[in-house]
Amino acid sequence: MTTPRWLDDEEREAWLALVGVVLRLGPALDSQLLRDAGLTHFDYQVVAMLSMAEDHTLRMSELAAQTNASLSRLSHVVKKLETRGWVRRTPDPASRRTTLAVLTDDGWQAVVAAAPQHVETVRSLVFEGLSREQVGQLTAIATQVRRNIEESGLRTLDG
Amino acid sequence: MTTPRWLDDEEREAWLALVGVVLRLGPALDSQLLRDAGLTHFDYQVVAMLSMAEDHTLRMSELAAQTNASLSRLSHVVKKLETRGWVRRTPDPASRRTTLAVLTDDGWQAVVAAAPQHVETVRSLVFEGLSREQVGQLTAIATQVRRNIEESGLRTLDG
DNA sequence: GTGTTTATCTTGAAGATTCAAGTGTTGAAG
DNA sequence: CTTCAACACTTGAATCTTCAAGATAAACAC
Repeated sequence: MTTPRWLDDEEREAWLALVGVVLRLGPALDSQLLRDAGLTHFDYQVVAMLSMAEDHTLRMSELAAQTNASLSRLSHVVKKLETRGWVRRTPDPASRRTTLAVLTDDGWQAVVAAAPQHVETVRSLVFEGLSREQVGQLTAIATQVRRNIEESGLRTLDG
Repeated sequence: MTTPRWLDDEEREAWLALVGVVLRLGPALDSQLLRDAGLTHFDYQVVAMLSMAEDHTLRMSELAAQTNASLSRLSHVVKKLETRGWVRRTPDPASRRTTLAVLTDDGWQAVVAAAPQHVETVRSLVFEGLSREQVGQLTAIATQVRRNIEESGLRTLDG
């Protein structure tokens, strides 16, 4: 291993701030959603993505990609949501090796009920105090970091 | 509940990009550290914070704050690291209700061994492709978001 | 065609995190 | 100097996530 270039002061400051956000944002979102709607942020993402999809339906692998999750994680959570009656799985008529996840009416009602408070929470946790310019900067930075992660070859999804 | 202000296109784009980073960065860091050093990113943070502290020692509550963790989470993880011989807990002579966590020599060796690759990983996952200007923007944005989370009153640490 | 690899998904066990409750300790109120 | 509340943890059970393995199904090699 070659000698690493250590982070300089500015990089370290940015890194610590980012880690703080990464470790605190998830729990904060979970906390609000569990309290007000009985679902985790990841549960919410699953049903929200389905609610925006054509026919409220997505292939499992597509849903995993859109929710930034491993197929394994998604499979377990969809099973849970299925027992709750919010999602239903059916074989894909187009291909026998893919499975479709479909949002039920109850699932749709759950998203509709949870969305307003969740959006307010996102607004107050993330966008409060940020200028319009900073919103654009955030998009550019986060998009670049996401690309870096994807190109790194480190596991971020599959298991 | 008042009618929420939905996110506009720019906000939604920033939000999706940020969620992608939040959900993928942790697993990517864990992946590299587990492969190369046998510890999770959170394990690493614990020993790294201790390694930078005076006498390699911190009170549990202080360590929890610095690692963005609940006391409960920290307590479980320190117990694990203790069985591995990297950390040791001792009563605080200054106050009978606080506990000190101390990094052992083995723990120090583990940090020193893991740090170079970890820093390279952080560099390639986060800073690669970001301009100097963007590093400063990231600090400002992440710091503001962290403040928002702390002021929200939603649980992000304790359990 | 047959065998091999790749893709999609599921499962169960192991490990990690949270949640709720419990143990002492300290400080504050009266 | 009691009582009561707040603080600093710890613990065990429930839940969530990952990891490794396995089940089909399609694609590919020959």
